[in-house]
Amino acid sequence: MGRAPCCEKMGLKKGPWSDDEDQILISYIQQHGHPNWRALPKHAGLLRCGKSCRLRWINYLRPDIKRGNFSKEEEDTIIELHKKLGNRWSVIASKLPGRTDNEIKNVWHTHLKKRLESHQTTTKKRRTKSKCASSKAIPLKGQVLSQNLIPQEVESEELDVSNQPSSSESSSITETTTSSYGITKHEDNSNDNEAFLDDSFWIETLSCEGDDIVESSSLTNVSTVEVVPTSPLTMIKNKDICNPNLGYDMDNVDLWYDIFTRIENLSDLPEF
DNA sequence: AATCCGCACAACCGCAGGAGT
DNA sequence: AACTCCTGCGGTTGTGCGGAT
Repeated sequence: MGRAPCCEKMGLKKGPWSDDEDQILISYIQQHGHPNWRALPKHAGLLRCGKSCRLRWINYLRPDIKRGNFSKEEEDTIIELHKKLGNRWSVIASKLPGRTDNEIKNVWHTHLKKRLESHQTTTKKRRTKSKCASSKAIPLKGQVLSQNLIPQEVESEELDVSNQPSSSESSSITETTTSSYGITKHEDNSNDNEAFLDDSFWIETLSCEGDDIVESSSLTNVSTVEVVPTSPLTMIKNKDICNPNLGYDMDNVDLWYDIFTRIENLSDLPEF
């Protein structure tokens, strides 16, 4: 399919954004939203391509972006989710309100991956060191090692997609973040189904693994993660999502969820 | 004090897929 | 059905900064 040319036109600026550009972008989006990223820079008077504007907004300028270091809980959550989902950063990001896929990806590559790798090597050393103790040293499926580190060897096999429906709160979390990219735009959450899936097998897998404090705390982190309202936008969103009067028929949701998951299980097993 | 090196993070690039015509 | 447009995603790169030498 024809791909839209991006940044090919001469005169489009690349590289780091200046404060002025940020301000222009912010004020434009606050006034007009971003119905069309491609046309946005032109209308806003920015010498950037739409893609660049979108990235800048989503990864940096959004009002509900949570800046700063990742907490221990967030890191654990990322590790756990990565173990189950692989490099699906956007899905992982949807579980961490205020965090972007780019940010999570960076954190993974700079911190967490190394943490896991270093742990793996130490584990392997231990395993080869004592043959007698090896059967005990090798972590069982789902068993959690010290220092909150999870062996990557069990990553793909453990992915259990034959899950049961999850609670409705999971989807709320997802929507909270995925739909938060726009100010005026209220997009349908096209990931709803996926979000259900992800949450459900997240919850189920963890509940199976839950004989460890760290694991269960990770579970708690995810399922009870609260969106800190950092902006009016976030507050509005939370209000919408959490409002019990919104009229969601949860039985119906579960029904449809069940149907979708069954279909998914039949035809679309994830590949890792 | 100067230089080097590694790390962290922002930004870019190319691809896939959905929506519209 | 075929095509274009647009968005979103994941991988990769570039750059600035801080610590080590």
